[in-house]
Amino acid sequence: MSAVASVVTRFAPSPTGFLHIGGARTALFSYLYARRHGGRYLLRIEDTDRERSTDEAVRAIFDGLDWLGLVSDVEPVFQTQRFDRYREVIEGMLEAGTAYHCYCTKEELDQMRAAQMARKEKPRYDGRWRPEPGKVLPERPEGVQPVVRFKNPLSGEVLVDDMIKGPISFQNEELDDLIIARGDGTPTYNFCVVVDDMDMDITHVVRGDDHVNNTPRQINILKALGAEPPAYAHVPMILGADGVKLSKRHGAVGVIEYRALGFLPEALLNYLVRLGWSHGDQELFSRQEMVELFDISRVQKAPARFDMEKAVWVNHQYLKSADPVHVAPEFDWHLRRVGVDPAHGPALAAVIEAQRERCKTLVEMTEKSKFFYAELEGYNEKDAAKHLTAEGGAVLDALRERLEVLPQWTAPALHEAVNGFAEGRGLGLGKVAQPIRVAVAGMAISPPIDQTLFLLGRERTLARLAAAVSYCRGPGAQP
RNA sequence: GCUCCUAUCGUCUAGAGGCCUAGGACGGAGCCCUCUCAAGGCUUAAACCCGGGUUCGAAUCCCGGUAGGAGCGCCA
Repeated sequence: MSAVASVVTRFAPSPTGFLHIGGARTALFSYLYARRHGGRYLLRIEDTDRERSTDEAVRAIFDGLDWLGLVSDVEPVFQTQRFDRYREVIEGMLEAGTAYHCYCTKEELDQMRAAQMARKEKPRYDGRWRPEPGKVLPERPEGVQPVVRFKNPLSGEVLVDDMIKGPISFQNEELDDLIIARGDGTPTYNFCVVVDDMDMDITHVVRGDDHVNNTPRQINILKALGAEPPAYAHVPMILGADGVKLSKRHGAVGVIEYRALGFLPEALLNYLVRLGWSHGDQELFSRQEMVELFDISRVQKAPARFDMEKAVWVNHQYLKSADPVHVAPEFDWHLRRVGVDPAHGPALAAVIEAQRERCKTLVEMTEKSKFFYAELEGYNEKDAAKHLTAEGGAVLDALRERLEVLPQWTAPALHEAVNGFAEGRGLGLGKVAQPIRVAVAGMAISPPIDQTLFLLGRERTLARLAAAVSYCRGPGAQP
């Protein structure tokens, strides 16, 4: 094998909720970086907080990742299954003197913090239990389960050469001795991350930039463990349209919600990859192109706002160019979601092809295509008032007779019939097509009329025309 | 408060000292096309946070301000 260490990245969510849109982008960047360099992309579930972690959240995260196609190259790692390993490392550090017991109570620490804040200092542990040569430690209090703290270097600096942000330096004096094991012996986040990244041979850590301040601490622990720190890439977060941190009140923040909103997974990925990253003027990238062109050093340093309008535009581009057969299962999912069974009616791919230029999302497509598969729930009021008039009824009646005897139910034949009919009556096509639309689709919006009727089929078309004719004659008719 | 980070049209971005009269995309406005809705075509408005340097020359480099963000837990 080559002596050059191959790239290994990881995405490490904590299962306290669904997969966030920002998390999805981090996962995508992590995945792309690995693929771009022929490396591996791994998944790690950071569930050490048993209070807040749930199986449901784990499932939600897997669902989101599955939908986006960002699945781990190997079996995901769960931190809760590695407690023995963490304990072992902590024991080792205690023995080596790179960690020590601290008997401060939570109350004591709270007081310490409060006093420091009052003095306008950065709150931090004062090192009262930190062993030093010649130093006399306080007397061990009764009944206090000690925590384990990492013995952070007191001086010098830690330089993080971030792949996105560039060099960032931290003074060790600013860092305090963080807790790596709680009173009950369970390890804490910053410690688990370090041990896992080390054990998993992670070469490149791609994560949200809310972690930059954790990085020097992690590097120090890694060094204390004799491990080579990985390279870091801190990706800025995604903001809501108002420039404020994305939250529920901005609408959809969970990846899976975008499925319900009618997005195609590859479209969402495309939008996400362009959010904070670019390759010249190119807007659309296939998965293959993303992998080939993605350059993490070109990721923007500043946070970006999520723009639903543009995301929808990207989705529309995908809807328009994707293979309809590939889109069909998602479309099926949406139709069933609103209680429409697409089994009886035109092929989904054919409807997708007919509708896609007028539908930016699958939700929109579903709304505008239900009439192909389900009975009309009534006419759109405005459209009916405008087109299903007495006059419109007469047109529909005559047309229905003509279509009834049409020998071949094909789009060209229908085109011929409808156009010929309009011409014969000296009417503009609009005068004929619009009433037909409302009659068969329930609204004045549909694909070109010949395609619409062809897809709908002879039986349904004739029945709906007949129903519309009687509607026009009924009490709802206009004079 | 302290530490760290950031700053180009409304939004996403191009821009590596002269190619910038600052380009593209979304969104906006207008026109064309049209059986509806769209799609498409064309046109158009719209930005270098501020102030100092460095330089013949700065959106680009440096410093300072301002504004925004993140972190400062026995949370992750």
